[in-house]
Amino acid sequence: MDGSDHAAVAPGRGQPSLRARRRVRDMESVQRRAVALFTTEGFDDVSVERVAAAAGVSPVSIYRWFGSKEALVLWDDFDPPLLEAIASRLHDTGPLEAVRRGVVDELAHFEDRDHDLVLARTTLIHREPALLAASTHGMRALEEAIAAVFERAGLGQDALQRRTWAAVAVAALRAAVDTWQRREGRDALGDIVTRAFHDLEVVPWTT
Amino acid sequence: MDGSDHAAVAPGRGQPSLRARRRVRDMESVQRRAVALFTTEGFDDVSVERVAAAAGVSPVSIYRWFGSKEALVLWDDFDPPLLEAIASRLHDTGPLEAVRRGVVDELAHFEDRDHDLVLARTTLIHREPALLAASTHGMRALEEAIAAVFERAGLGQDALQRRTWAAVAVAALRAAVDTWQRREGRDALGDIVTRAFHDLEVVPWTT
DNA sequence: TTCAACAAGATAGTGACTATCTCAACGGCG
DNA sequence: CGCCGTTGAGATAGTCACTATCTTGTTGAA
Repeated sequence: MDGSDHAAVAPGRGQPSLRARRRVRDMESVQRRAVALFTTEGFDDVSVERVAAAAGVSPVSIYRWFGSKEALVLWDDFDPPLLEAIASRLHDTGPLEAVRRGVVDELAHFEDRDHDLVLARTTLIHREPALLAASTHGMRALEEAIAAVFERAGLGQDALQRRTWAAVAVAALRAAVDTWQRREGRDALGDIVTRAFHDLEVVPWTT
Repeated sequence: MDGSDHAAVAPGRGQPSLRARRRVRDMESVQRRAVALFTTEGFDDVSVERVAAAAGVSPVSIYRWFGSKEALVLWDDFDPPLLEAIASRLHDTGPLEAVRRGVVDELAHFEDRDHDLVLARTTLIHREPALLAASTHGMRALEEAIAAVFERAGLGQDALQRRTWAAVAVAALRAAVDTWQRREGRDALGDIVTRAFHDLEVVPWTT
């Protein structure tokens, strides 16, 4: 649900270079090892050095690639496609509905690609305070990116209004993910997101 | 805008003990020194050891009192009175309006008590990534506390709805504080909060 | 005055993260 | 096919946030 940007994704243009592709594969492999270790032994009780040894890379490489211990779990490629999906829907729907549909669709793709890893990472993030804190920070970045998408689409009267809309959308997304996590995935995440966005519309404003 | 709980506030009952009162005074003094140092030299370039030396306490005491380097800046007593203010308004207003009024009132008290320090802390938080991350985490805690207040008041159909409401309210608050900070306090914070909450009501849902 | 907490200081760690250097691999050139 | 410049990985050593443990001094009650 987060996504440290970093480069490593689009070096040239049309296609990522061979080197970049291999590095992404390596990073995914390291992430799998890390998530497995953190899940069984706890985030604080497994040092980066141990992850590096288990994954067969040097600790320095982990920091070069991920930037932090938390990013070992948080790193993914969710935000960029989500932002594109939102932007492409802003022409024929309202901003909040565009976010909702974009989230639901991208979430489906994302879960399809590697369902178990997504679940393991999400569970871990909600179990470990350090990861929760870092992921919350990632949500703020997503919020700003969404506000920027709104601005590029010419929506909203001023920065405050765009920020508020974006913040509300991300808040609904986060409430949905939290609830999904607490129920241990009994319901489909997409459905919960839709319900959360629906709850936004029936907020009782009555003074 | 955050507030690591810790004890140190209510040891007995009716009145905080003499020891506790003095410790709060000491903490405020240390916080002032820390904020001043971080503001002039940067958060990352001032070690806790230097703060401790400047404040005339041991580094270990700082960790015992505040728990982390970030909490040196984030620590305050904003959340508990805010939660009480919200709870007391839930009987005669809707949940979101209760939060808005509670925030506006408590913010006024808070700024009154020590306006310069509040401004310095807020500026610092928005300038330093590490502090922004930590404060965002504090917002999540506030969100959960507000959802709990809603629940105690018997509001909402389920946990998701209460969480969504709380998340929306905190999102508006955060968008307002961010905007206030970016304008360097040219407008009154309370007014911006009111505008942000108003923006919530006119979100364009149109599919 | 004495004793039982409890809080603060001192000391010695652990581990996340960084700066710097060195070395190996790759890709374009003749 | 071999040469070289660029890039990226490993090794080393250091800084600093944070913690566990022990000791000491201060407070508040008997």
